[in-house]
Amino acid sequence: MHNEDNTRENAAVETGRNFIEDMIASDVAAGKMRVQTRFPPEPNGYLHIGHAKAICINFGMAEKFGGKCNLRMDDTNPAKEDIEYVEAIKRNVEWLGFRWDALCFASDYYEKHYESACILIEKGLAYVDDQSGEEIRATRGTLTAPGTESLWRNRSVEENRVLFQAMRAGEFPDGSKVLRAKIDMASPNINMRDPVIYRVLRATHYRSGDDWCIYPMYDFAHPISDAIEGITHSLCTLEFEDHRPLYDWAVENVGLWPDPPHQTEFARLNMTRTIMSKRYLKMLVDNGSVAGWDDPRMPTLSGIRRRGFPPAAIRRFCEMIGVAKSNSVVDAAMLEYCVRDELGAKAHRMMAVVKPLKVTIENWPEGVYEDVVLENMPGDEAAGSRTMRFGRELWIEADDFMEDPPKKFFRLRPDGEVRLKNAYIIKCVGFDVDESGKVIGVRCTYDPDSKSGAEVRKVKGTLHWVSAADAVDAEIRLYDYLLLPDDDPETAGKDFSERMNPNSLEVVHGKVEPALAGRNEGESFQFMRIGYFCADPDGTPEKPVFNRVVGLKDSWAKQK
RNA sequence: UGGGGUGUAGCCAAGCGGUAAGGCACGGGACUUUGACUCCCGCAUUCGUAGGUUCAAAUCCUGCCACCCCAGCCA
Repeated sequence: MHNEDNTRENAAVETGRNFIEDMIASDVAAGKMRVQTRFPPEPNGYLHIGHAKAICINFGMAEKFGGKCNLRMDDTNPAKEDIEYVEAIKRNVEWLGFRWDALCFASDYYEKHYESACILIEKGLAYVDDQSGEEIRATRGTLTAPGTESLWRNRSVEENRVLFQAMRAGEFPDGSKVLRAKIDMASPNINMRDPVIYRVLRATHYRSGDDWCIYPMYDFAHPISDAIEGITHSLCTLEFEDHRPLYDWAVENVGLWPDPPHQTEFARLNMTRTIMSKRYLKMLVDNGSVAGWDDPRMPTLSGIRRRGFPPAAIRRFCEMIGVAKSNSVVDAAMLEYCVRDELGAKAHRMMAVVKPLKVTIENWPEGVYEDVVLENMPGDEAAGSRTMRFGRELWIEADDFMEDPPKKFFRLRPDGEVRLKNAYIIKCVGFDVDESGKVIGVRCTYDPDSKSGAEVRKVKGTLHWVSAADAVDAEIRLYDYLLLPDDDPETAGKDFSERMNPNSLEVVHGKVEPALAGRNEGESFQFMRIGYFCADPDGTPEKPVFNRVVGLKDSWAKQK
């Protein structure tokens, strides 16, 4: 019996792996003494949930193998980068719960990049090209036709040395010269057709200022930076697969590192109804479609955090989706599951009414109140409790009353009974409508013997409620996805800009129990049966604001 | 039409020659003072496709098909 259980458990542990973990494990088994990874974003925008996958993989692998992981800013393009993004990235990584061993900047390696390029020149493996950008493009060839060699390809080492120094010294205008790796203009891999590795660019870098007027390209800076940091496993996304031969070429030919890094690629994260492109996200911010990078609708880590997704849920999600090489689109329901699961165990249960409907208890005297105890976590006394006054006038959810309900409606109906959570069973004895026929109030009586905890008859439905005397007005923001459903025949396959969901935000004015007033930003609660909500920093103690994190499963809603 | 990748259920994803893990979603049931949670049960005779090798193929071989990435002085 015990043996069997153990065997099954061990088997489960064995299968919890992915190909990258297997690879590192076998590297370690083969004698590699060190595991060093890095997460290398360019600080040109905010990180999103897709980056969380890369963060979890890079930091996670280091953690699993007792190795180290650096946070490196891949800042080799001064035109796009900013310190604002650096700070946001640091906050996001910390928020996810990871600690970097070193905070690095590609810009700190500029001198070493330069020296590495000089080595290539001395070896006759790099040359200064005088062609214009257009000429370079035109002579690169096409997918099917080889490129043609530049007239400047066979300059002498001396000439290249002098010219490259002059480039650095600022003797040439932007775009007039580049340094190219001398590889093979006929290579079937376009990345190997003498790629540009340095360009002249006069832009003030957010860190190095105007120290440099030449900047290394990603294809050169990245492998060299990895090698400088002693990275053992350079884990990146699939689109860099074609660049790997160049990566290896650079490290090998500069030749300074006996134990060079190796690149391994995995599929980037895509998710249904979600935009996963810095370019589009930046567009949404710039054109005012959202309030900013941290708008709770945004899939950015800052947005997700503000929405109320707990970092542990993101980490769990990244575990759950696995690591592989096939392009895939993960169902956002999986993320929501992780969020619900995490919050279900941690978020206090609170009463709030999103769309209020007045209930009057006709056999309860006016001006009389009774304290009702509400547990923070039913079944867990240690989590504490608070009270709210039960009185003659209460608010319930407008959707919880139906004048003429279908068969399986368990909530309030004319002549029907329900329990008010933690309070009494009430019976509907009438309701009032306005001129348009809309229900504006429900009249009930309560059963004095049915106080919560009492052994009386069971009723099918239990409603959440807020007493009119204690209710605090709150602004409640109900968020939906930024994009229309993927299977919408109207917009399927279209560009993001044509798939924007016009109803991604609904603001309603609800009533919440007093314990919810003045809550701290970031705290999440379960509003009974409605969903999880997070206190937003926009709120005040008098008028709190809550963002819906995710809804609860609702089998009744599904029936309808 | 060049090169590099990938195809296992509605969606992720294990599997690496011995007879299709797991999760999400979905359906059914139990429980319930949240129609939540939890707990049971069900959910691929078949692995893009057509052949071949083998006692045995998702796994090996061959052909074909589909999808993704690459022609920035972006990363």
